[in-house]
Amino acid sequence: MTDARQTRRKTPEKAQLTRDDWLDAAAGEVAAGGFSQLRVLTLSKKLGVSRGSFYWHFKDHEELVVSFLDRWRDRRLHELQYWKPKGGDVETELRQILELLLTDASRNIRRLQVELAVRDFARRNDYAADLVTEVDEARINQNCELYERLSSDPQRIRDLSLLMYVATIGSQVVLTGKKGDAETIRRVEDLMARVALGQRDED
Amino acid sequence: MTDARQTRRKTPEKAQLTRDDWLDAAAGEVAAGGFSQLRVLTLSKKLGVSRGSFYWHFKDHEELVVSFLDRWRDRRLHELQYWKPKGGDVETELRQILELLLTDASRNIRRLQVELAVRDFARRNDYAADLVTEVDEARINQNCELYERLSSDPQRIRDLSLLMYVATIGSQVVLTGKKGDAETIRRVEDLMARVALGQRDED
DNA sequence: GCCAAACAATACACCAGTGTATGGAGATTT
DNA sequence: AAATCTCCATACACTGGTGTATTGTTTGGC
Repeated sequence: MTDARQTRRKTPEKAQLTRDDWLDAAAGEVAAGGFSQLRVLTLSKKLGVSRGSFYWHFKDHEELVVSFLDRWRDRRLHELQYWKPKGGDVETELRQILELLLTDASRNIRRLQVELAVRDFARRNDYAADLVTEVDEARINQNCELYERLSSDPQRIRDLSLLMYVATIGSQVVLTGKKGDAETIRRVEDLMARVALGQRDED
Repeated sequence: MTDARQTRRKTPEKAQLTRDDWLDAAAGEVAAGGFSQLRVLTLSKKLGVSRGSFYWHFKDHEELVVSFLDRWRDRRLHELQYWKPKGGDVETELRQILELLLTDASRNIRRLQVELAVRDFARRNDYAADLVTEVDEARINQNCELYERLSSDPQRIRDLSLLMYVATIGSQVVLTGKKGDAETIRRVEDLMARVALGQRDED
């Protein structure tokens, strides 16, 4: 009963589509062309069904966008739990988290593209803007927990966390999808770690 | 003869439009809604003229986009000359340039919005991507001239310049148009200066 | 096996936007 | 003053997209 839908979907001959299938497909469109290219028509074509299906799952185009944004927010907020500092060595942990945010993220091209598309959309859509702000603040706050162990000044902790955050976002914006970005990103990552740790440059 | 056009344009009763007038109007649309909202129709309406005028000045929609991008690239490259280090005190000059890139830039909302729109468009348009890369590299190289006075290691100079650059872009992406960003930007600016100067935090 | 619900196809009206062809008014040249 | 050039208006054909109404088709519950 509960898994009747799943059973149906697993039948290879004719897969029934769910709301999430549409959202997954939407992610592809958003990643490739941004929200302006998120069309019901093209989405239906790629899923090999007619628009009639879409309008059963969603009221209209706007509901698709809102659902997509909500799911994005929920996932970004939820995943923060896996990045929680585990209380080990500060430098090790810092470098781990930076690797996660930069080198690791640069391999998840599609995920990055979606995030950048959401950020861009947020500039002209208040609802999206609120979600982005929420996610930004959650991430910055979480990183504060780590930087608390590097400084005792609350102001400096927040500033450092903010600086590190804008640097990661900036790296993604500037370096994503560019040629030879792998090594460059690694160097930026290392430099950021040294900055956060307050290590003087040795030249 | 040469200024006949200008004479006509200055007549208040009926202003003749030039190619640059269309590009200026396009900048408004791009800033507000990105390249996907750059329509010939809406542009004509805002200029109080019919589409027939547009298709006299431009071959088609694509030519408008390309011209817009070209003009953007030219201006960004040209303005670098005003940011040239003048050879004064390093810290003073560093702080001046950071103020220009962050605090000062945050007041030019429209200019920032256009730049972010171009960056976003570049993710799905190869021509735009090339121009953005060109501008990025020119800016980073120019800043290297400044950081050369802070370090002798060429690798570190480039890394530092890159880090500073992605941090400024990230600040613009994350903080542009947000509430209470003025003070936040100022703090990030100060922190960046201290990082570049290699000043240890005093806590 | 039958029925109702879940899901999808088809056909329609409608709108926004592009591009083109053609015409027309005003200034410039000659 | 006639011809020409510059700039814009008007009208048309066409495309791609949304949303809706109606009609199938499958599926699970009974």
